Order: sequence, then C-alpha cells, then structure tokens
Amino acid sequence: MDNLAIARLLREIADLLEIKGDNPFKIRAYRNGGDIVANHPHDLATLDAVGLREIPGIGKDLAMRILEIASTGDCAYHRELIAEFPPSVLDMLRLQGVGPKTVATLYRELGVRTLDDLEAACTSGRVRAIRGMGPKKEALILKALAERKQYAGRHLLPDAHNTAAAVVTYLQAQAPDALLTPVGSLRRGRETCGDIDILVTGADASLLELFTRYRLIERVLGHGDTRSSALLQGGFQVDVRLVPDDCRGAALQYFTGSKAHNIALRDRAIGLGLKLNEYGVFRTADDVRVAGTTEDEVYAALGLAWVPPELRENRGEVEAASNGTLPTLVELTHLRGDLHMHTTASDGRDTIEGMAEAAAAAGLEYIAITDHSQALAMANGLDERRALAHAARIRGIDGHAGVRLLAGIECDILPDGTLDLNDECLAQLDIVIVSVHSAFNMDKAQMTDRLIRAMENPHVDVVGHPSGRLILRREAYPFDIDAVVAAAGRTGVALEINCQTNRLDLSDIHARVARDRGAPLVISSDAHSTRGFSRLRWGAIVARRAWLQPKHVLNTRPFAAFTAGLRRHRQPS
DNA sequence: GCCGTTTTCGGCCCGACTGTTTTCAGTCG
Repeated sequence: MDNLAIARLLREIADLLEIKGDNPFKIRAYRNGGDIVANHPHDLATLDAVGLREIPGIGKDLAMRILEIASTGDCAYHRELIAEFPPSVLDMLRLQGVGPKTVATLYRELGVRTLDDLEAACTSGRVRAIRGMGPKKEALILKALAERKQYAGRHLLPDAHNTAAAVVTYLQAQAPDALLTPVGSLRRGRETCGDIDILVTGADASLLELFTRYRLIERVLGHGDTRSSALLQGGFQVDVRLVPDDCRGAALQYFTGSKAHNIALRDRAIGLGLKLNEYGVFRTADDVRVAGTTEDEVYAALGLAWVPPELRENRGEVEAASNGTLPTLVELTHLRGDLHMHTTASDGRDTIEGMAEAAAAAGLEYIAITDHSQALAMANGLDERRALAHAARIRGIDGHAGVRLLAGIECDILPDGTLDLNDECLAQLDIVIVSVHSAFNMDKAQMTDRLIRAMENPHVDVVGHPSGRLILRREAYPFDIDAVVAAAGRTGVALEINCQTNRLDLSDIHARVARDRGAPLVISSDAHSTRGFSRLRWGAIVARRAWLQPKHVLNTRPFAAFTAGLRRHRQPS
C-alpha cells in the first residue's frame, strides 16, 4: 500500500465518523492523519510504530491503523464503520451544499444510499418532507447532482491563474482604485486549484454586484455585501471577497491559507494570549486589535517573519519563521539558463535560431537544445548520426542573439535502463537528459532499477520529468524517490523540475526530498516552441514550494559555473 | 484521536451565509 492508498482509508474513516456524528476532534485527527500521510515524502509502509509516532499528528491509534493498512491493505475499524453506513453515501458528501448531517438524515430517514437514490428522493418530494429541509434544499441538491460531473475536479495552476487574471482585469476596470489580489491555493502556487478566491479592498459592495455581471459567469452561487461567488464557464468557481482597507493584511493572510498553516498560526496566537481571524490579531484579554493592516504586521504580531505564500503548508515554515531560518527562495529572475527544449529537428515548432532569440528575450544567458532520441519515432526522434549533425549545427551558431548554446539530447531510457543512443554519441554532446517515455506499467522495483541504471551511465547529466506524471490525467509511475534521490547525490546527475504545466515534475514534495538530500536540481521549460519559455515561472513556483534557494538550482549559475557543475565535468569523488 | 515551559486531563480555529426557522443548525471556506 502506498501513502495515497493509506491516506484514502484514513480520510474515509474521518468522513464516516462525521456522518456518524462522532467527536469532531477525533474526526479532525483522522482527517489530519490522512493529509499527513498523503503529503509525506517517504513510503510510510516502511516505518514501524516507533517511526510513525515520531511524525507529529500521528499518535498511538493512528500509527496502529497505518501499520494495519500498510500490511493488510485494510482496516478493521474502517470495516466496522462501513457496516453502519454503506461507502456509497460518501459520494453524497462531495455534493456542494450537502454535509455530514444531511447525509446521515437522508440515510436514516429515507434510506438514501446512493446518488441515484438521492435524486429519486428529491424528485419525488420526499426530501422536503423531512424536518429541517424544504423545497430550496431539495432544489439545491438536484442542482448539485446535475452539475457534479460538469464541474467536478480541480484545475491546473496556470489555468486558474489565467482565469483569475481575467476576472481581476474586469474588476479593475470597474474600480480603478481597488486593490485586487488572488489568494487561496493560487497564491500559494499549488499545482492544482479547486476554486479561485479574489480579495478586494478599496472598493464598496457595488463591485460585488458588478462581479455577478461578469460576462463569463454561468451561474451566480451567492451574493452578499462581503462576498459574491459564481461558477464561470469552463467550470471554475470564483469567490470575490470584499474587506475593509484596514483588514487587508489579516484577510490576505487568512484567505491565502493553507488551512493547516492557519491553524498553526491560531494555535500560536492562543499561546501568546492573542486571537487571529480575518479581521486582525486581537488581544484575548480586552479584544483590542494589535495588527491586521498588512500581512507583515500580522506575522510580526505573532513573533514571526513574513512567510512567502508558497511555504504556507505547515511543513516547518512556522518554526523557521519563528527562529529566523526561513530560506531566501529562488525566483524566476535567478534562472540564467534553460536546459530542456525541442526544435523542428524533432517535435518542436521553431528553429534553433528562433529558440535562441526567444531565450534572449526571456532574459536567459544560455540554453541547451535537447531534441528527442530515435525511440520517440512519433516525435521524429534523432538517431546517432542525426544527433551529431544537429549538435554540429547548434555549435555553429553558438552565441546567436547573444545566447550561449549547448548541444544536447533528451535521450529515452529504454525499459531495461539502457539508453536509446550509444555511449560514443552521448559522449560527444554537451549535455544529456534522460527520460522515460514508454513502458510505464512496470512495478516499483523495476522502474527504480531502470531509472538508476540510466543515471549510472557516465554520460548522463539530468533526469527529465522524473516521475512521469500528468497532473489530473495520469499518476506517476511507481518508483522509489529515496533511492533515485540517493543515486542523484551519488552520481551527480541532476533531477529536473519540468515546467510543462501538466507535468510540474518533480513535484514540490519530491523536489524538497532532493534538496534535503543534497541532490542537484535544475528547472527546465521543456519548451516545444518559442512561447514555451514563459512556463519557467511555474517551475520556479514549484521550486519555491520545495524550499529551494538559488544555490540548489544549477541553472541559476552563470554559464561557466553551470557547465563546470554538470556531471560530465565533475571530478569523480 | 492528539498533545503537553501551566497540563497525562482537558483542551482542540473561526466567521459568513443560507434555509428553515421564530432562535438556530448546517455548510462552506
């Protein structure tokens, strides 16, 4: 059982306990446990009870459950709860406007077990007959059922960013003096966003009214003096929140989250005799406000340095902010080179010259041209002869547009871990990226061996998109991140943070493991056209979420220092 | 269920909105 499978069961236990009406703090403990397991970078199935209990939030009982799930794939406690409520009722919990109390009532009073049951109960008018429910509740449920499929799921960070930017542009035009800031998971830079929150100050409630007339709105979900929310075409839910100017800092902090970060802050506030909410920091004793106008001030009132939004996941940032050890995070502008891109030689749309010119416009000093190797026939991959000829052309225009060019390749890692081009060819290139593009259905041990064997080839410099995931489309192939990171540290092969918007691979969590173990990292666009360089910003955000500083990222170095740091130019240790 | 420079017991984050209601419960973020 992997972490996500364990997390799923713990979260289901939490949901079932909630429907059952159990102790809310017990529910929170299980839900929290699920989050901890899901976000944990290491395979928890390998830990014993002592190791598990060292993780904050995992106590005696949760450690026992995790052990049981890891070894048997199931859990007696979970089975007990399922006996009381069929697992199909959990689907109802996911409906907008339907919570645990409603689910419990519907199940107990009407015997509703499934979404289909629920629809039938609503259309036949049985729901409105229940005390505490009425025609509006019935209609709400029907609407939620109808839209469940269409609006289900999350969205890629860049999509959320673009949607938010369009809404902000619209609102700004209505209220030129207003200060509009996307908050929530978008501000934190999470790889996917469920909905979009936009914080407004310096405007009055009429702006919320104007928002409800935004042209891309499919349906207004709610409208008040402090908040309006709507579903946009394309399935985004957008919440616009209006707060008084002097609460801006507190509201920014509050609505940026994450929930776990905020809970940790409120915990800390309580310890200091303070109360933290979206209006400010207040002394508990006399309710006098001591901070809230700026975010800086809010953190300062809690004895903390301002925490970059990307770090606000309760992964150690509160402690670091408290003792002055927050890292100075890498920024997009620190990137001097881009090491992964394609041209018309394989499946790119632009020429070497075009890519160099676009790189110069993007402020880059050097780039590596890394077209595909022959195994990707679909992408017109290069064999040894073409690869070397291509390299000669690249070197022939080194310095074009003032950009230093490296002649490279993105070479396929074959299923047995050997490479798609021979060593003699690879040795003559300036940089070699190796990637998995086929045979994803291997087991964890095989895939780990495959990756490590490729990394042990002395001509390899970088592993491209190491996990192979496609966000919201395909899970990563199974592999042992710890072993791969260790191999990277041992061989000097860098691990890539690929900036394709649905890859972002390594993920923030894996990149942090790499950082903590001293494995070299690079941030690369994997551009397939001149527009692709703009994607570097997303990789920078992933890197920041992984606590990376410029020194952790090879391509923040000037050209000479960068090439000297490549594996092929390192002295064997 | 978790946790501990007050504590091994008694706490545990908080406010807005909605709908069904005459004072509040449920849901959401």
